[in-house]
Amino acid sequence: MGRIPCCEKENVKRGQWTPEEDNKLASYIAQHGTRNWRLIPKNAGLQRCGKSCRLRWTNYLRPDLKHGQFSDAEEHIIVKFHSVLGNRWSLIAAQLPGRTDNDVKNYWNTKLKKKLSGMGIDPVTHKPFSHLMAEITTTLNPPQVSHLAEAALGCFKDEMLHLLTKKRVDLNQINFSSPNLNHNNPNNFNQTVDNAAGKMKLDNDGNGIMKLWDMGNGFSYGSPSSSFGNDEKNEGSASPAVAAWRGHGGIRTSVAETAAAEEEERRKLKGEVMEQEEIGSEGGRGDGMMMRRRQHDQHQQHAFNVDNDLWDLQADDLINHMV
DNA sequence: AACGGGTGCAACCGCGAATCC
DNA sequence: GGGATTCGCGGTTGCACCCGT
Repeated sequence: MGRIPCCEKENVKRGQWTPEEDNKLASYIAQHGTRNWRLIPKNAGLQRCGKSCRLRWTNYLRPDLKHGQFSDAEEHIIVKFHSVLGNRWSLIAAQLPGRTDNDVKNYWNTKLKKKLSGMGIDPVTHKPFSHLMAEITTTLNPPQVSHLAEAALGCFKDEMLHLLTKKRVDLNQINFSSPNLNHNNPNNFNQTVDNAAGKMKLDNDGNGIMKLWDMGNGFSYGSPSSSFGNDEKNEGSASPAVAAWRGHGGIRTSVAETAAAEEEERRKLKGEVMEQEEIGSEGGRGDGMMMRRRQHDQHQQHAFNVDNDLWDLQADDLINHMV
């Protein structure tokens, strides 16, 4: 026996909502609240299923929602939290007042993923592609290494060329301050990738692992001139978290901190979020789920946050303590 | 002007888990 | 205790719009 559908498919309208439907739903919820989503469409005179109503309300009609462009600071928060939490969109959205998980997810999938790729950062692991290449060389044996690394680097190079030719990446916004890694000139970029490939080969010979962030090139997501860290134009509309973030100096402009300090910070951030989950679930229906989530995450967390601490958001910045 | 491909967003789907009865 | 119901989440899809040719 299959799962019971959330509603009868017949006599249920689907697709775009009309302004009339929006009005009906909004006015009904304003009067009666959101107690039983299954009954809401019936009582509100809507030919929609309850689930559709709930989505419409939570993702679009809720009065506290913010519509429009994400600010640079919001971008920063999304990337930072994604590096720690992965695709936990609801948790990430909880840190951004007025944004829904759907908003954040869409923004990530359509903009931020490409932006990170364009900066040479793997959006899944939040590590520079070069670092991933280095990991390949240390975990595989020749001749697998050279073939795989070349193939992967080729993909990266192709992607970059594609991005550059499509002009989807503004290289002027990316600050690679090392004279050896000047990407501000697109003509240099192939050379840079080739240089990286050359370094990979050196690494393969046992001369140490290249990391973009400890080559002394000042690489970081958040350098002042990068598109992520520069939020001056959003000064007026900063959320409390953003204000707090600004208050303690914002994003790191170099990567001078030791690996141990970074690890400690990352643990703090992750721990704080987990703590919020526990607080939020106290006495509620979500505690068992969160426990399981955590167990699941403990198995998966290394996929997101080993050596990826390029952002600097303090635990105090967490603004939603009831996730 | 017409067409085709790319992009972004709203909405849908399926699942797991909590709660209800 | 267990089946039915409800809710919330993350992944995916559909479609309107934009832009280049």
